[in-house]
Amino acid sequence: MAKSDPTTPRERYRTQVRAEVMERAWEQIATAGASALSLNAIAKHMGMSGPALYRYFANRDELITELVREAYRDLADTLSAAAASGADLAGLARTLRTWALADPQRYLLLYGTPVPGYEAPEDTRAISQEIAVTLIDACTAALPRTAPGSPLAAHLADHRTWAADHPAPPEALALFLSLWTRLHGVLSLELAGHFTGMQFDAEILFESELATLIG
Amino acid sequence: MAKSDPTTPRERYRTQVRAEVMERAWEQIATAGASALSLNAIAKHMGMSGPALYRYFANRDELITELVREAYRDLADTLSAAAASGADLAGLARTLRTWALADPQRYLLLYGTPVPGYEAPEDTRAISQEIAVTLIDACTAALPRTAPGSPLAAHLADHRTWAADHPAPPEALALFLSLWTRLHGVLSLELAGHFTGMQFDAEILFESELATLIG
DNA sequence: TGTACATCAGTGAACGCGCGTTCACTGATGTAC
DNA sequence: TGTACATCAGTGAACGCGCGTTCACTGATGTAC
Repeated sequence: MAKSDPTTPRERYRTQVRAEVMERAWEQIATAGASALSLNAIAKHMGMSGPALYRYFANRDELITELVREAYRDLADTLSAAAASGADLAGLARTLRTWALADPQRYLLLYGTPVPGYEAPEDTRAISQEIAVTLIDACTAALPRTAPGSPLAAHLADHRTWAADHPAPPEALALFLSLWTRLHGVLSLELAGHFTGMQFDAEILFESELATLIG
Repeated sequence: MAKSDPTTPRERYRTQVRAEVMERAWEQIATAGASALSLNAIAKHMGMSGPALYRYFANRDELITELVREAYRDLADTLSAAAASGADLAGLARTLRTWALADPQRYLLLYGTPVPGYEAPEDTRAISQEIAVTLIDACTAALPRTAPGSPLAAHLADHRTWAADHPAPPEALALFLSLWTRLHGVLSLELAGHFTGMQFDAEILFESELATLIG
C-alpha cells in the first residue's frame, strides 16, 4: 500500500472494529428488537469489556443513530440500484419487500414503532427523502397519461412542501403515498407476526395490493 | 346493598385498585411505550411500594396481558357497537381510526412492533377474531353484487381456515385483508410520526384509501 | 537501526440507577361464636 | 355487643441483575530523531 494512502493501519483497525460492533448490534436487534440493544451485551459478545466500546461510539444513542443511518443508506442504495437497472414501480415494490423480509427488525427499526426516548438526527431525514425520490420518480413514470385527479392529489397539489425540491405531478405524490402506506401495511403486519395462524400467503396479498395500485 | 350480593367490600376494593393500576399503566405506556412499562414506577406513581402490586398481578407479564386484553375488548366493543347502530364499512373504518388516534400507544400495543419477550396468551386471539368477524361482515355487505374474483380471493377460497367458523365469500375475506392492511398502513405510519415534516393531512390519505376500497 | 516518546486500545474497578421479585412482618379489616 | 381469631393489604429490607457511563491505569503500537 502506497505511503500516501490516507488510511493508516490504526484507522483501518478502527473502522473494522466499528463495523464488527454494528454487526453484533444487528444480530442483537434481530433477536430482541431495537429497544433491548445494550452496549455491554455487545462488548461481552465480542470478548471485550464494556467500556472498550466507548473508544468507538460516544454512547448508546450514537450507535443507534449509526444503525439507523446504515439501514436507510442500504435501502436507498438497494432501491436506486434496482431503478438504475430498469426496475419499474412494481419491481421497486418487490425490492422493498425482499429487503424487509431479509432482516425484519432492520425494517422495523426504520418504519416500526419508534424506539422510546430516541430521536433520529437530521441527516437521516435526507436519506429517507432520497428513498422517497426514487419511488416518486417510478410513480411518475407509472402514471397513466390521463391522470384521474383524485381528492388526495388535489390536496397534495397544495401541500407538497415535503417534495418541493423534486418536480412531480401531484398525482404521482398521491400514488407514492398510497404505495408506501399499502406496502407498509402488509409488510408491518406480516413482520409483526399478525398473520401467523391465518394460513394464507402474504406474498399474494402483497401482489394483490400492488396490482390494484398499478393495473 | 343486599346481603346476598356476591361482591364483598374487599372484592370491590380489589377490582378498584386493579383498575387504577391499569389506568396508571396506560398513562405510562402513552408516555414511553409498552416496552418501558415498569411495575415499580406504577407503584411509586400511586403512592405505594413496589411489592404491593404483587397482591394484584402475579407479575409484569400478567399486567401486560391484562392491558392487551382490555385494549382488544374495548376495540371489539367499540366496533360492534358502531355496527349495531348501522355503521357501514366506511363507518367502521372511521371508527377504527378515531379509536387509534384517541390513544396511539394503545393501538400500537396491539398492532405495532411486538413487545420483545412478551407472547400474547391464547384467549386474546379470540377477541382479535371477534374484531375480524365484525369487519368481515361489513365487508360482505359492502361487496358489489358481481364480485370480480381476484387472484387473492381465489387464493383465500383455499386458505380460509382462519375464518372457517364464519361464513363469508372469499371476496369478502380479500376485501377484509385489503382494508385491514391499508388502514393499518396509514395509521401506523401516522402514529409513528413518519408523516411529520410532510404537511399533508393524513385524514385525506385515509379517506382516499378507503374510497378506492369501496367506491 | 536504535532509542525516547507519544498515542491510543483495552482493562478492571467503581458509581448510581432501576428493574422484577421474594420474604418476614405489621396493622387494619372482616368473620364466628 | 363483645371478644378471639383469621384474612389479607401494604411495608421495608433484601437479592441479584444488567444497564450506561466515568476514570485511572497498563501495555502495545506507531512516530520522531
